[in-house]
Amino acid sequence: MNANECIFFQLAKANQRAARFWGKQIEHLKVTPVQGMLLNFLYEEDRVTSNNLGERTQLDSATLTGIIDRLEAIQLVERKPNPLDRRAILLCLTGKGRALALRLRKIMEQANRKFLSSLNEAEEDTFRSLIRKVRAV
Amino acid sequence: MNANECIFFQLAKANQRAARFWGKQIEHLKVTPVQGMLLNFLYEEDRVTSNNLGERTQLDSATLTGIIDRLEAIQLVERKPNPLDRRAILLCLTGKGRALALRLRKIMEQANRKFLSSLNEAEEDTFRSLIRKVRAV
DNA sequence: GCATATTTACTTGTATACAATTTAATTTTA
DNA sequence: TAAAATTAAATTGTATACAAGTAAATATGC
Repeated sequence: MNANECIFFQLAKANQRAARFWGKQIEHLKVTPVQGMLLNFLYEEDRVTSNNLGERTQLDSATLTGIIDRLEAIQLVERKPNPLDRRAILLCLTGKGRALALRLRKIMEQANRKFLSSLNEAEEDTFRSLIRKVRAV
Repeated sequence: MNANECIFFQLAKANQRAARFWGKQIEHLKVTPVQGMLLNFLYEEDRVTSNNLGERTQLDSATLTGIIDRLEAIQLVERKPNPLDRRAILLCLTGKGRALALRLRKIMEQANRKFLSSLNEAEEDTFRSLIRKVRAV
């Protein structure tokens, strides 16, 4: 088996292309691909703990801390204290963050279509279904 | 569209699982997933320039420099001068590096099967073919 | 031949990823 | 209720990734 055919290599490179593509679609909004994705998750539900967001995005706490730091620095996200548990924090979108997240959601939908434009509808369904299957432990 | 259904997110997480899986299969050999993949490429052809290896592995020169530095530090790879062009280097597996690469190739084959064991043969073919399609610009 | 352009690898700075540890706060248990 | 265990988030150190820029060597055009 050639390294080139290795599924780990293929998935790494498919993801490389996907991340670059998504990044290009949103670079004018001055956020990175991961930041853009995370803002989308926060748009669906914010005022959540770092743990909660980490589970939903499957980012570990070290990675998440850094991403939130940077989003906080550009005033898209705020860390607020949780009055019920002083260990925990509440991650909140700022007004600016929420407005940006809304734009990101619209771009995301188009970007998904464009990125998969070489697949027909049936192929896209199959692809998504196979990815789900492979992702499930 | 939920962030969860976004193809960029799905591919990032599929790759995350793949890299972790591959990493577990080779961690006893004390190389990282990327290092293990790169050694496989060098096994197929070494005495090549950084450019050549970068094209084959689709790693940019900054990333590659770091990876080679670390593989050189543990004596799996050597940088040799190219007598025909003093700008260029020749990346070579050491004896130890070649022996390790051979073990990696065997593990790679099993690991591919295990990782895709939830797919039947037809599904695997389809999956590989769709990834190729999506990777092709 | 020599000035200019190009090429090769490397460097720098920033952003994910992740294992392992740390700190502070809360919960459990004896 | 005080000690021990657990939990939440952050920190540290290492390893990819990538854009932008640098230095040295080679190639090109005149």
